[in-house]
Amino acid sequence: MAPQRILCVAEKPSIAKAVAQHLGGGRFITRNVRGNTFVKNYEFDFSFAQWGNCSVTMTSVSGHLTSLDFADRYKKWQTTPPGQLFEAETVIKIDPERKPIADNIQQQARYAKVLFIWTDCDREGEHIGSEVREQARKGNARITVKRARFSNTERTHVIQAAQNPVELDDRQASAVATRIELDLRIGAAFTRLQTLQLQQLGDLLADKVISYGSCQFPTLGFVVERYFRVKNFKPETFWSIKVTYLKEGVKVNFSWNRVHLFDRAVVTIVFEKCLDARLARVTKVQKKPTSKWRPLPLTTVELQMQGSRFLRMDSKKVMKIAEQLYQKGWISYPRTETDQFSGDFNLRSFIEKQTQDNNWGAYAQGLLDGAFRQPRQGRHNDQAHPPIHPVNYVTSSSLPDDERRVYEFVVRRFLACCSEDAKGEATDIEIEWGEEVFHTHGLLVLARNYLDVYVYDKWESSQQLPHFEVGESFEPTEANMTDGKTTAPGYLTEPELIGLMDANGIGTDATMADHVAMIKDREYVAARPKAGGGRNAVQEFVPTRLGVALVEGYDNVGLDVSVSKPFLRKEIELKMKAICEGRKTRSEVVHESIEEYREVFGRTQRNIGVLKRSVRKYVFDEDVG
DNA sequence: GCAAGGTC
Repeated sequence: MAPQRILCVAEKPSIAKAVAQHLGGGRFITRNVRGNTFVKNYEFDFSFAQWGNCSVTMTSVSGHLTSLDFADRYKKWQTTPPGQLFEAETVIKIDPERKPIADNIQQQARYAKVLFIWTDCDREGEHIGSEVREQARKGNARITVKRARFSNTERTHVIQAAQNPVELDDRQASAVATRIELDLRIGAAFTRLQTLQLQQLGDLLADKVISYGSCQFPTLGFVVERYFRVKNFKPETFWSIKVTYLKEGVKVNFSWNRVHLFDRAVVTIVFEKCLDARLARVTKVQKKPTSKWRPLPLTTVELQMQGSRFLRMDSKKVMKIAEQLYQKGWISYPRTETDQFSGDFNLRSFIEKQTQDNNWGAYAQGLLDGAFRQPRQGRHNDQAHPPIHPVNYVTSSSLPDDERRVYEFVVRRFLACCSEDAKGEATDIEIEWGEEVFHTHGLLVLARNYLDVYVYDKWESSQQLPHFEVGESFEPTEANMTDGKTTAPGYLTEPELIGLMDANGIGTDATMADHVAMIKDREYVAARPKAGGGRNAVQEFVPTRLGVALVEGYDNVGLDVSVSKPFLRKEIELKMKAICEGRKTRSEVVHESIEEYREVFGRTQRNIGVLKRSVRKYVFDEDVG
């Protein structure tokens, strides 16, 4: 009897290849797929515990296979009232460029006994798996469907997954289907409404698409909120007390524990009491070991934040370059939420590859010679990808400048993760003077450890403090009442924005940079180098007149929750979770959410004058009273 | 001409 055929399908070509290499034991045949240059079919034999010795075809899709759109009769903006899009018929389509991939799955399924799905083990992966199943069944209605549960492509882990197939999780797949439907209906309805209405106001907007999306609007909201905080900022004067004492030739500055007060008279009285007391007394001298922690394993969000901070690249660019480095095989998959390495991850083999570098090679060798420490574990794990790390060594000179800098960051970060924390000794001295307490702090860096390779962190010894004894008294050499003003916050920088999006669940690791790019594209915000930051300043975002008008307009339309706030998105996220846990069904959630948004939409439509007035005020400079 | 999420 001929061996059984098993069809394995991964989410992307790189996973298909990695799995094929492990299961095929290095022996497999590679075949091209007609019509697509990225997807390949790998053929090999493997002995499954469940199905015996099988001939396997391992292939992949390239992300989602299908997309959701409205039926053709709703395509015309002029003839479809936007509100109709909440219930308009939708169709699931396979885009022409994905057709060859879908056909390949159908054909391969025809003679296979089992479809074994190897998409990423996250919600989207579960949905992509259901799309693959759909195609496979078109080719073979009776095919058995299984799913591999794996969270990295280490050899033993992959084999373990191959021998322990599980079921596809339909709940997760329908949570994603729900998200897709809601995003389409809500996004399209609001986009058409506001575009058609606001274009009427004048030429400035006549050709513009004024889009709405559950991620792009909250992203814009963060930028506008900060803008108003800057704009409405009123500086306040404060007063403080500074004490200095010259001892053993060192001028020691003591700061007031109350930092500063906004009442001059009170500070004056306090200060006079101190002066009356004349002598200050040392109440605490504490020396204790301190450390600066090595960084966590690298996630996408962190790469984007640190990229804009240290490498002066915007998030979109960092991701593009990381993608190129990944395609060339220099770094691991760059879209990951995971900040913990699994126990069986072979860290040393990747450190080993870096020992040949002129700049950090010696450091890497030092790790192998005993300085190595198991990386800290963060709290995130997407169950699909390991933290970003270098997988192969490439010399700096053979990379274009931008790629070189991102690669260097990934390598240094990785080596830093595998290092010992920096160690130091902190000295804290407190004095009482009159009724007030003042303090000073000293730091002596004893062992730089990870700082030697992670050049982006700064931790320096302070000036050496002289010796103090508890109980000793002295007359301050100098004491002053100082004044100052509170300063306005700056405009939102790119790392701050990415951080806010991450904290509020706006977008995913793979899409955050796209949302930021989108609000720039739509001309809702403009990016510019932060003032005073010099030639290499970090980017900051200032909303355009249109951006301000949209947010302020919606804030005044009379909605319970403004569409520029992250809450509505968070709600969708919670409902998806409820579907995954079986507490709600897809149709319940779609129904609930559509009703809720229909209400928001109706109110916006009835009060569209408020939105228009806001746009006339900001964009057209009209006096709207 | 709309979204957000995968991916090349």
